[in-house]
Amino acid sequence: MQVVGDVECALQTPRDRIYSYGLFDKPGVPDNIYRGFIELLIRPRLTDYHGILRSQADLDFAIPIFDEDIPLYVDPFLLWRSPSQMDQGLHTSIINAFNHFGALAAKGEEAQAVTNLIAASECDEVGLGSSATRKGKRIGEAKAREIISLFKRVPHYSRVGFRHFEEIQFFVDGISKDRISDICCSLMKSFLIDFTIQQCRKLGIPCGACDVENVYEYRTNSFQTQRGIDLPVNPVTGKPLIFVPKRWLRFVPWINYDEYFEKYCHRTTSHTMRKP
DNA sequence: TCTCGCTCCAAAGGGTTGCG
DNA sequence: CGCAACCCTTTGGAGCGAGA
Repeated sequence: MQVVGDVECALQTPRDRIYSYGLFDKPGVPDNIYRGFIELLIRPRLTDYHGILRSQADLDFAIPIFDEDIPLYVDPFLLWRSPSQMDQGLHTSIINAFNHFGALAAKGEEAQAVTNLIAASECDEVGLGSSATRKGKRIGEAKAREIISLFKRVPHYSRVGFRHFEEIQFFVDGISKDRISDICCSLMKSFLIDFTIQQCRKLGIPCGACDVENVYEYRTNSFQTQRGIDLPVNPVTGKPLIFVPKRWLRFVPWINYDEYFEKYCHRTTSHTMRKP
């Protein structure tokens, strides 16, 4: 089909793909319906697959695509900054969970902290990031140890822990927005599962009993496999799908060193932090 | 009008990990 | 151990605005 071929050519850049999902309007292009329609033709989404004709703009979550990741990232900073008490509470939960890795290391259970961090470093079910196959890669043991060591190496973190765990990308090479987003999703996977079930019931999206691995349990501070949860299933891979509220998503690196240093550090910590 | 500097963006390449 | 896939950083080009 020539038209589809032409359209695929027109949507080759990552940025065009992002606009085509209909989550963001292209600057200067207020009407995104055409692009959403184009995307629908090429790459059917979960809602289209089940015959639910709702546009991305009408829904609270980013509609999953079956064969590849959406090039968007969960920004924990947006949760922290949100006026919603629920979002702030979730951010606190995530930070507590992350700081618990440090607490484990501090009491001599570093191996457990490393294992937990590796488990948290990938979250395939949400389908966010830059992977072309919806199958991410976890961090290795060395990288996990490097992250855990921040709790010892940086005096501020050993004293009071992290307030924004995305700061680890400033200290550890090989950690960036994709990884932060995955860790964030892993640590709030339990909430995202509830959110997904709620949205599916609301829209009538069919679900099936699934097993979900590495769900963080806040009471025991451990990762567990939850079995028999009603979630939508990816017909291509047979794996469960989890939705993410679109208000938490960004498609640009949300915080670079300069911006962070200028806006958030200089008042309180500029005397102890030096820009490299 | 030209040059310089800044920002944004995409492509390329290197490092890391998982799997056979 | 080698290969493939993924993740991240680096690099270079394009676009734009300010100033000479």
